[in-house]
Amino acid sequence: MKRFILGEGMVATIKDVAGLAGVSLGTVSKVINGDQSVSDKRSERVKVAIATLGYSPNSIAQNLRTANSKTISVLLANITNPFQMALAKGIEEVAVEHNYNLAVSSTNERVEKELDSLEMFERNRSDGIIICSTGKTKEKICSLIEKNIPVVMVDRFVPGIPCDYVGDNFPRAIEIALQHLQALGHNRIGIIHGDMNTYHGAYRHGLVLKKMRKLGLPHDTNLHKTGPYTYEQGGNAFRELMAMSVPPTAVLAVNNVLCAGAINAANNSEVNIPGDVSLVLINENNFMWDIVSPGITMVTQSPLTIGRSAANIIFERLRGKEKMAFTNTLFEPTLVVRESTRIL
Amino acid sequence: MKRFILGEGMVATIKDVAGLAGVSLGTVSKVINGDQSVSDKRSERVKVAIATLGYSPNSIAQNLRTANSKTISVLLANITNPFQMALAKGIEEVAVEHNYNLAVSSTNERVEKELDSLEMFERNRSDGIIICSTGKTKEKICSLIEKNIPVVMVDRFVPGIPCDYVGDNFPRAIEIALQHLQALGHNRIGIIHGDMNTYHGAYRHGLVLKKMRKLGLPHDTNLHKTGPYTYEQGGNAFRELMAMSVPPTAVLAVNNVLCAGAINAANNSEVNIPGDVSLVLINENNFMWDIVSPGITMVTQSPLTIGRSAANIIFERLRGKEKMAFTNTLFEPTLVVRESTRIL
DNA sequence: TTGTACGCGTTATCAC
DNA sequence: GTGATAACGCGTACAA
Repeated sequence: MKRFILGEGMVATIKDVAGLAGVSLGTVSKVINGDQSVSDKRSERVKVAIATLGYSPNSIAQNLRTANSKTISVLLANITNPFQMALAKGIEEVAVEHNYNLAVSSTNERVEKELDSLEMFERNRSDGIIICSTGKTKEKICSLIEKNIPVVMVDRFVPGIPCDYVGDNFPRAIEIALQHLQALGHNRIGIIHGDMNTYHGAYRHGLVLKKMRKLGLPHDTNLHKTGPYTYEQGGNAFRELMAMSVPPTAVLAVNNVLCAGAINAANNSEVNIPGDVSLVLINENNFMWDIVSPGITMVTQSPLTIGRSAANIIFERLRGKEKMAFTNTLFEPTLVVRESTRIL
Repeated sequence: MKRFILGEGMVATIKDVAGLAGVSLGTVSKVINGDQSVSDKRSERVKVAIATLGYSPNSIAQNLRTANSKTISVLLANITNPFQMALAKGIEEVAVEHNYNLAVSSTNERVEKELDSLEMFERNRSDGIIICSTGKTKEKICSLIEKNIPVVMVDRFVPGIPCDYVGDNFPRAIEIALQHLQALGHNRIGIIHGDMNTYHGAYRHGLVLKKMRKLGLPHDTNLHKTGPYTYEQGGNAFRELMAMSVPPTAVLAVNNVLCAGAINAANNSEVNIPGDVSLVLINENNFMWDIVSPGITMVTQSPLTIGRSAANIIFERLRGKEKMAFTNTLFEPTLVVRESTRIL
């Protein structure tokens, strides 16, 4: 059925422009894709037809034909967290450079949600996948990798997955934080950990214990508070710590939201930071931390850079089919001293 | 070419599972889509084949066939802004409910970028598009609408576009903020506006002027500072205001980033909030504002709710083909008084 | 209940 | 330089 006039709500196809321009289908395809082997005259006719029809190439058909989706998908823990947003931002920047689409999902730390999203990404034939994982979908991730989908894990390291990883040097960040406190004379350090139900929560928990041992810091189980990555939990943990018969003289928070909760708890109590207790945070140093009071000493992370780096790796793998060895990129943390930590 | 064994890196198609299961292509398709008219025996065989092959339906092909993409696309101004991310979060929540994908792009207030993204969305055959626009791509947006793509504009109102809109009652928010200050005795109110190069920046600027007139507040052009939506600009504007021979006694910031810049400028100067000047912010009241000091009085916005609502509208339009009238959903702002405003 | 065949909108390989 | 034509992977009438 030839149609030179489009019906209501009909969307033009390549056939329509071919018909209108009076050329063949292949010719239209060529001018769309900038193939030089089309005479100027015909090329012009095609362009006019495209314009008058308001034709827009159907990526879906293109993708089916060319067997790629021109989209890279990213699975975050929680879009709403500034750290995670920065990750997404970095990824988006380079995706755009390559004229790629960006698909975003978030897990909210739920394994089923993560599985669903990963399966969605697979069905969509995402050209690349960037994952900030709960750490409990190893099988699924490995199966994606086996299908030759470039996967880059970010922020949270999960062992046993054969793929690229980009993140902060978190062990080093912990060390810097603890050393800073130790140098100020603090020995009794409370830790506001993350969620032990996530792999990386447990992993970082172990990391802290290790570093504390290494630095010769005394160990007291009660000084380690764990729980979900929520504002409320941050407050609860802080209150519990300060309610101890012998409270810590310093506290380390491993995450922005937890730390915010702790600060709020302090502000709403008699506890003064840093008068009664010092506080250190490991997180991205974005401008919001300039205006919280007291100014929080932090060991900085680099989510924006991580995002960019991860995306770049995806595109490298997409370009060069040659199997390069899996990379492990770690960005070095920096200590930013503000008012929340002081000498004991 | 029949192949019952997949080559390295090959990905199974519906044909492969049909071959392995010894059934026809159509049968496989049916079990995938949950069609009941398949005998249990064959259905089982197919499922086994799917499992052993690790088959995953190709959404691209499905989408081509069914003429929908199962993705809704969202165009934000800046992924990094918490307000905007809350929008995305709300949208994502309902997209997930419907088993839809979410594609995200950001303009960074650049018109060309917005056009590119919108064209990408069109080529992708996005089932629905949610836009927080610079306001300068009206033609493009209208052309999308003419092609029967459900479009919802969020946050920033742009007149003359026949589509649904969801946002805050910003005029009312301005009024609440100004009335609050006026009630405290403030007449000389400085305004830190947004970017006059964006449509909504100019729009809101006009809105403020109108409300000030309505409330009988004196008009002084020098009290209105405009510029890009950046932290630096917020600081600059604040400093300029406070450097006036007769500085304002109160300041209204129309955006979180600008406000943060202003607070930082104050903290780094002799100017005390609220001692020397009161400060009000119009924005989402997320937890970070609990811990900035001084506590900032704000008129709240509801980006999360806006996002959810916008997405729901998209799906309504997707379901019911019947042309319902375009909706205009406004969420009412609330005044949250903190320490940054005080009686003159 | 099951299988066949066609078409979705493209790209790519051919002959011409 | 140009135009048929066969795929790409799938859904779905239709026939069997």
